Amino acid sequence: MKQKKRATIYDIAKKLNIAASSVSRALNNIGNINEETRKLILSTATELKYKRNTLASNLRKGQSKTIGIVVPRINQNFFSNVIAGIEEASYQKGYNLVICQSNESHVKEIQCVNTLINQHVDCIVISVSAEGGDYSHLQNVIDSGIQLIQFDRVASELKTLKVLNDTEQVSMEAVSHMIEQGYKRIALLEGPQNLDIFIQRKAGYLNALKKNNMPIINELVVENAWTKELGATATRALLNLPNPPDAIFASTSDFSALGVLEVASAMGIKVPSELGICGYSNEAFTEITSPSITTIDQFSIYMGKSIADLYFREMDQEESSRTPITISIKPELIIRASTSRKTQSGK
Amino acid sequence: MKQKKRATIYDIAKKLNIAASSVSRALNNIGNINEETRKLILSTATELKYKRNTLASNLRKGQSKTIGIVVPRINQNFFSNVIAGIEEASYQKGYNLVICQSNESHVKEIQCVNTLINQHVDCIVISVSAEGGDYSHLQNVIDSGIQLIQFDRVASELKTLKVLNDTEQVSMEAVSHMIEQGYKRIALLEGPQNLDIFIQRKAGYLNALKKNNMPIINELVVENAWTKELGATATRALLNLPNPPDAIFASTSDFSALGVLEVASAMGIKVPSELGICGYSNEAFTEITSPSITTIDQFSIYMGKSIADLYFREMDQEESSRTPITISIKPELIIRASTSRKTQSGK
DNA sequence: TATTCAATTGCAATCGATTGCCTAAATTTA
DNA sequence: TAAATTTAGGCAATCGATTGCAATTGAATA
Repeated sequence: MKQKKRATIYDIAKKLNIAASSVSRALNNIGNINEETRKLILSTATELKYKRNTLASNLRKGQSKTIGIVVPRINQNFFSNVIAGIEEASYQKGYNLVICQSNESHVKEIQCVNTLINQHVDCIVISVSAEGGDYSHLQNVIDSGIQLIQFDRVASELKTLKVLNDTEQVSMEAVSHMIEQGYKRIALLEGPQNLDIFIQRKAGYLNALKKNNMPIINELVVENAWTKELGATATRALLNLPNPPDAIFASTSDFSALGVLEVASAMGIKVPSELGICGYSNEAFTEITSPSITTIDQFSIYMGKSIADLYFREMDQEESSRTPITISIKPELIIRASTSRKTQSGK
Repeated sequence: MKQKKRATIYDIAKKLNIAASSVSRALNNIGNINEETRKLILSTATELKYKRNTLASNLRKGQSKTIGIVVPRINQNFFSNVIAGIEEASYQKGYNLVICQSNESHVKEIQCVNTLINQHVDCIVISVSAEGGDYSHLQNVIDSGIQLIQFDRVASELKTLKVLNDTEQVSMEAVSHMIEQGYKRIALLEGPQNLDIFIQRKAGYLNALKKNNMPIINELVVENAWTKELGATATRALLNLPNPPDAIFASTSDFSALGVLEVASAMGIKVPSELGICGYSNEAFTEITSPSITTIDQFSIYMGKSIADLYFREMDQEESSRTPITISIKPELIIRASTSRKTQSGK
C-alpha cells in the first residue's frame, strides 16, 4: 500500500509564497514570526491537512522522543502492567513507546535491542530473558549513548539505572510469616538461579530460616518449578517424601503456587491447616482461589511509572553528575487464607 | 542525555576512501559491488560499531516498517494477548510496534492516532475506546494513506479492514446452552450499547430466546454491568426481584461474572443448581473459581496474528483490488461447571 | 586494433524539518 | 535627520541513507 503524498512545510510555503523556514518557525512557535503570518500558516496547515513528519524532524534533531521496551512477554500480567505504567507517565511528556518481546530467548533479545538502537530510541527499558547469557548487547546500548534502564530481572554487573523490587527482604518476610504461623518444614520452589531475582528470593528464604534457627533441608528445595505444571509436579514429589513439607513457598510465581494448591486439593491435603502455600506476584486469580493464596504484590504499574520518572529525571541531569542509580520498590506481602492457620482473621 | 556521535556510512566511506553510496549498497547487499570491497566495508562497519540510522533510511524510503497500535488498555488480558500475537507475526517481517493506550478516553484516542500518523507508521491497528464519539480521526488515517485495521471494537460505518469475533453467533450458542440446561429465566448483563460487540452479544441473547420461544423479560436485562463491582450490584438487585432469574449471562466480561458468582455465594445461592452463570473472555481465573465459570474464548493471540497477516497480505495487493475485508474469527463456548446442571460431566 | 559490454563505483539529488546566519524593513532613539 | 535597534523572514546547510544516472575500467568480441 503506497502512502499518498502528504503536505509538507514546502507545500505550505509555496502556497503562501514564503520560505519553508518561516513555516517551520510558525508551527513550532519559535523565533520571531509576525502574528498574522503565523495564523495564516496555521490555517493553511489545517487546510492542507498537514501532519508533521516526525521522522524528518527526529532525524534533524537527533532525538526520537521514543522509549524502547524489551520484555520477555508482553502479555504477562506483571510486564503488561509495567508497560502500562511507563506508557502513562511517558505519554504526558510526549514520548512514544516501541515494544518488543524476547519470548525468553536470548537471541531474540539481542535482535530486539539492536533494532531499538537502530531506531535511535532515546532510552531502552529492559527486563532480561530467563535464558541469560552474554550481555554485550546491553553494553552496546550504553556505548551508543542511549540511556539504559533495567528493571526486575537485571544483569547486575552492568552499571546502569535499575528499578527493582526489594525481593530478598519481602521473601524473608513471607517465610518468616509462615514460620510464625507454625509451619516447621517449609519447602522452596526456586527459579533459574542465573537471574538475580530468583537468587534473592532464595536468599530471603534461607535468611528467614537462619534467623529462626531452623535447619535448611536440601530435599525441600526444588529447582525451576516455574509454571503451574512444574509446580504441580514438584509438589507431588515433595508431598510423597517420607518426611513431607508442611508449607511451600512457590517463589517462582503464583502459577506455580496454583499448581501446588491443585495437587494438594487432589491429594486431600487441607490448606492451610496441613499445608501452607505462598506464591509470588499477586496475580488476579490468587484472590479467588479457595482458599485464597498468600502472595507478594510487586506494584507493577507503579514500577512502570518509576521507570519513566527515573528516565526523565536523569535526562535533565548534567552529563557529569550521572551515576548508576538503583531504585528499590518495596513489595508487599499479602497474607491470605492459604497460610493463615493461626489468626483466623484472613477469613 | 546526549547521544554520542555514532558512525555513519560517511565515516565508513571516508575511512576506506570510497563513496558513501557504495557503502550503502554493500550494507544492503544490492546493486553490483565487488565482493572484496563489500567484505571490507562490512568489516569496517563492525569495527566502527556502525548501526544503521533507521530514521534516515525510513525518511528516504518513505516507509517506516512500523505498525501503530491503539488499544483501550495495554494491560488487559485480551488486548495484551492480541498485541503479543501481532508482535510475533510482524517481528518476523522486520516490523516494529508502537503502542498506545487510550484509557477508554475518546480524546486520548484521537491524540494517539494523530501521533501515529505523524510517526508515519505504515499501518494503524485500533480497537476503539468505550467512550465512543466522532470517528473523523480514523477517516484521517485513511486519508493519510495509512492502512487502517480495526479489531474487536470497531466503528462499523467506516470501510476499513476489520478483524472480529463472530460475537452474535457465539452469544446465541451460550444462551442456547443455558436453555438446554433447563434454565428458564435468563438475565443479561449488557455492555455499553454504543459498541457493536455489545449490541451483538445482546442480539445473540435475544435470538436464542426467540428461537426457543422464550419471552423477553425486560427487568432481567441490566445495563452497563461492566466490572466485578457493577456485576455484583446488578446481581444483588436481580436476585432480590420477586421473580428472580435462574441464570445470568454476564456478556460484559468474566470479571462481571465473577461478581455474580461472589454475590450468589454470599447469598447462599447454589451455582449451578439454583443459578447458572456464563461470562465472556475466558480470563485465566474462570477455570479456577469454584465452581469454574462457563465462558467464551476469543482466541486473542490468534486474532493478533490474523491482524498482522491481513496487513501483510493487503500490502502485497494492487491498489486497485483493495476492498474492505472483514475477517471473522469464531470464538468458542467453553462449558464449565457454572452452567452444567444436567450433564454432570463438567464435574 | 577498434568496438562493445558488463562490472564497479562515484556524483549528486532527494526525503522533510530544523536552525544558524544574514538581509531588509520597520521602529526607536539620539 | 541620522544612527541604532528590533523584527520578520529568507538562504542554505544539515541530519543519514538511498538511488538514478554517469563515468571509469577492464575484459570480451569483431
